[in-house]
Amino acid sequence: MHNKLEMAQDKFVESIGKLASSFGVNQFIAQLYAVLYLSDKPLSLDELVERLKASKGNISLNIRELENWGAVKNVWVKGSRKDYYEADPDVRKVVVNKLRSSVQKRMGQVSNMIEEFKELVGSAESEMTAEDKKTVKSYQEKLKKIEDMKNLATKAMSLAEKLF
Amino acid sequence: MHNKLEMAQDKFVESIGKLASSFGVNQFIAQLYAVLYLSDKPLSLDELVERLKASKGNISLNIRELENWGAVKNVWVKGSRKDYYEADPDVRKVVVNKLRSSVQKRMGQVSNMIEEFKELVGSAESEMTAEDKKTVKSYQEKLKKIEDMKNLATKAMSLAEKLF
DNA sequence: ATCGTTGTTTAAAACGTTCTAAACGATTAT
DNA sequence: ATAATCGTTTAGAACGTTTTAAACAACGAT
Repeated sequence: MHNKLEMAQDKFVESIGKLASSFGVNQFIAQLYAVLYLSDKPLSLDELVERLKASKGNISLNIRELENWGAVKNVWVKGSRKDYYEADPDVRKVVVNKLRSSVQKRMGQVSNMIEEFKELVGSAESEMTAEDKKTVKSYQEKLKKIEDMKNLATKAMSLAEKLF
Repeated sequence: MHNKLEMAQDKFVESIGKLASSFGVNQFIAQLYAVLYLSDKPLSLDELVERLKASKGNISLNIRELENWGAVKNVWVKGSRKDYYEADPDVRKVVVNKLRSSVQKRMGQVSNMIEEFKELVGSAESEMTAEDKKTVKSYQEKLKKIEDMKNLATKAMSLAEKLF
């Protein structure tokens, strides 16, 4: 391959990695996807080892993660008994899917936290001083705001899905 | 303070930390904000050391980061020469601000990458084989998609700001 | 002037995460 | 059957990030 093309590709892969990383997504996984995305043909594990200069184990592990995300699939190449991998060409879909599942998961955790919080302060109400009760009131108001935000985030997410 | 209230508070703080962390935001900074957010009065560095069981230096460093984000401000407490800190009570604003600046920064980096990419493949065009030229064409199409996504993300961000 | 209080800086330690190398198991070719 | 080819697993190494402890600087009180 032409040298400058390879440089351009590397820039792309590097940049996608950094972008993902800054949003809490594993840098290497993103790079792996980027390489497959740019490639005009499916790549084998060996080829990925070569292009990314990473260990077989590392690639194997993270390719499976990408498969779980639905971002990459295993394709059959006639005449070879190697596994070949192909990126889903619809980047938007991949990103939105990941974003949605991530947001859903986190919002679920926020819900749990809110429940636990309510239980804890509720169960203690009887043994409280007046001062404590004031604190509880203030906590509840603040928690309500968080809950509102959670609902808004969920709504925004489904809006985004239609928009994208 | 009542024991169960403290437990509830800790649950909250822990949860906010995890939430932030999973979106690439420093866990401790988020926890720091959470403690200040729940508090009905400004807290001093010493009090934060006590509540979070962390070192003075750590708190000092990360409080300044929160100040930079505009999420926390230094307030004067009559009769004390300590610094006291107060969380901006508008969580939405804080979150959206952070999100916006983060997205802006990253989208800027994507723009830079796209420019570099274009330059590299452009400058090499003359010395290319037919095969290379085909590759370039495919790269350019894929890059175009990324660019579209970048623009959409930027637009979505400003939409979100109005929505929130 | 000296001491005590307060916040900041920094070098090194601690920590969690990611990566690798090597062993392994499974499968196919000879 | 044996050897070669592949992908997976895993224990430990490597790495970057975060945290700490201690020294420090700034400031006010005595």
